[in-house]
Amino acid sequence: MTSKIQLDAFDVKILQELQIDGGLSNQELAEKIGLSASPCLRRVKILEENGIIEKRVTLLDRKKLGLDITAIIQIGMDRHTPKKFEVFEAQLKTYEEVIECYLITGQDADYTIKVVVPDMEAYQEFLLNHITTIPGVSSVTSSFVMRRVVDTGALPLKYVK
Amino acid sequence: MTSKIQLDAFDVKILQELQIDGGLSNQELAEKIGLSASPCLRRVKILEENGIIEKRVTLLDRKKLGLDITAIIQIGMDRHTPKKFEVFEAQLKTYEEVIECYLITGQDADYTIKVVVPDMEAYQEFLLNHITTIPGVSSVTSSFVMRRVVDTGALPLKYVK
DNA sequence: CTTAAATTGGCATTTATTATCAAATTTTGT
DNA sequence: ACAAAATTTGATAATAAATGCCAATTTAAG
Repeated sequence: MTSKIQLDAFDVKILQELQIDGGLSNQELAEKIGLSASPCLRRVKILEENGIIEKRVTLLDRKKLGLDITAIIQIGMDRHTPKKFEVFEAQLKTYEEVIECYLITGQDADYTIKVVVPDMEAYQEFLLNHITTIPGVSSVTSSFVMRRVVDTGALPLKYVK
Repeated sequence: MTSKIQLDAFDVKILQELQIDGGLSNQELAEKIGLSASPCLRRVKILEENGIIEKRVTLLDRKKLGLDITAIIQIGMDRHTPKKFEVFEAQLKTYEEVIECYLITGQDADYTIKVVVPDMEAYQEFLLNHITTIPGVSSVTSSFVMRRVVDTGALPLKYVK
């Protein structure tokens, strides 16, 4: 990692727009930020090349897909050795139901994971047959999402200078 | 809400691909799923119209933008009245730093929120001047993300039939 | 204030998206 | 199991967008 990438007001505007709506065409984007199509596209390409734009994804409606349960699970490990963590993480990555997994600081838990399943039966199945069977897992505490108040992953670009 | 939307194997393939890479052109997508361009595009349009495809977003690199701190905060409320929750949620939605906020079931916390800021100074500032000043907030517990092991929001489509 | 470097906007070209429709496939009813 | 009806496909053509090029403008440097 070398020098910081310098962004001007146009770049930030581009990121702001694309972060909210990744489906914008280059022409629409250009109009929104106040540039013509060619320099706008050039900038987007550069932002992709230097990795500031990481990837584009499509968000789906969980309810309409019958995925009615979102759970947040706190997981504690019995021994804090690199090997234990490595095994745990490798195993977790193989589960499609796990849409997030963070190693965190803090009191009781070592990991917070977010799991999506269609119903409680599937949840129980997943917990008993997958999570609790990973060696090293010593505590598991489930919470369930009742309402998603905010769920944009949109970063606060006001801090970017 | 009426009948369940019926998806066939092509639809699920489309969702699977777009969920991983929302930047695919229609032609690339068509090739991947094994259809020609026109029916592929028609299917995508239908999936957008009926809301199964919710939106497209662009993910940015936090590190490269200087947003080095991701915090997960558990928040408890003093009174569990609809009004208190309403006020809290309305206030939270105004903070750019809050990229997620869930109302959850469970023991100590009522909300789990995810916050992104550049550094600890900004974090402290945010916590003291924004979170703790919202009326009704009675407990606040912070964890910090040390490693993002998994962070695709990709839903488990294996359950979709 | 002059010169050099970088960035823009318009245009031409290539490529992709989108509408149309006949052919093929699947579904339905008997 | 078969024929008719309804969908869905793939090819083509027309429209629109992305991309490369370059002269003109803007910005930065001396």
